[in-house]
Amino acid sequence: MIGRVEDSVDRHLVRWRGKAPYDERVEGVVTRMQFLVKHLKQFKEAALAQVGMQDFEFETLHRLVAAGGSATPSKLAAEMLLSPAGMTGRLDTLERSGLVRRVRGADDRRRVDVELTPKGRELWTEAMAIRGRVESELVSVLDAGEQQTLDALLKRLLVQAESHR
Amino acid sequence: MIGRVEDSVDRHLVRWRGKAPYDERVEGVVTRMQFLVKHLKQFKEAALAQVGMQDFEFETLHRLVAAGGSATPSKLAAEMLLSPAGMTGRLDTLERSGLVRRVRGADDRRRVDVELTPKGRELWTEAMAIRGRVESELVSVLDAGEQQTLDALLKRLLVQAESHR
DNA sequence: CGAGCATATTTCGCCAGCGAATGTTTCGTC
DNA sequence: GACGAAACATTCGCTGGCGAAATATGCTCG
Repeated sequence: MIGRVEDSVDRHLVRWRGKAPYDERVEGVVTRMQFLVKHLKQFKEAALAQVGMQDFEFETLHRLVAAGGSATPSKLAAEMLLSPAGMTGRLDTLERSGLVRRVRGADDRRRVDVELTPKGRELWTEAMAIRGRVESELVSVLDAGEQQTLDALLKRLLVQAESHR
Repeated sequence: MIGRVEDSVDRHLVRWRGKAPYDERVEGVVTRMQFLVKHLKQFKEAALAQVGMQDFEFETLHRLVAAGGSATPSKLAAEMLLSPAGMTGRLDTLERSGLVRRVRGADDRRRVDVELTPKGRELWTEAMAIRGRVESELVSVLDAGEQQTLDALLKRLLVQAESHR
């Protein structure tokens, strides 16, 4: 390893040296991403509890705001890599909390439009600051140039992943 | 953006330009990691279905092999960022499938030793090749140097995340 | 030596998400 | 213009994971 500092994945990898036909670099990259995502999820959940919201609720509101305040469930589901059934569940809880409203499409009555309520937008704004703080705290250990490098590399992987479907 | 190729996160980000007080780079990094992990999970689940195994079963066996063939549930849970209760559930299904065996610790009878069965080791070996192939296919769009750069950056983030606890 | 405190695991009730099946509405085609 | 196929959302049954409480064992100290 390069530096003297170790993370849990280093400790995991050294146990494997020579034990299996096995690309250490690939394992490292994959495992670290998995752990980072899991840690982020836990940090954000703890932070968002301050405003009585759950991570998945915020993410859904967030996508909805990005879409201009309204979108169809299937579109949201696809964007968030979620099954349609899962999205129905999310929307149920959001609607029950009054953060979101469902409206049958006037033109095509198979569709449903999901709209952000004023209360939903308000809570999203609050949560926005919280989430930004948590994510920044993590990513800011890298300087601007390093962040850009990291982002570019991740993007190339994601392009590959998304082309595979 | 640097290249002309776009991924879904690019498309997401451009909608946000100027709309919120919001670090685009941080959002990019975080969202791409989340999506990559989710994609990986889906790819691996599809691939592992060939040997009738689920992703979480493989990961558990994997950690168990790394630990030398046996470990305690709480140790495994901690290593995998899982709650003790969750680990009990995993071990239940693994034991039911005969891939793993639980043995009460002889010295300290509060403890349980989880041991890999021969069948478990055999199936792990099979799955190993499959998983390696899927992960490599993704990560190999980067050359060796790029992989190393990526790994080093991820590691610095993970060190930060793990120190936060 | 026994009462309480600590440790390790499991049980219990709950929740989010998935795949498959269902009910509607719309479209394409003959 | 009617009928089969496709598009959308939802319901249903199931599963993995979580937090809190329960259980069982070990340790410590008066």
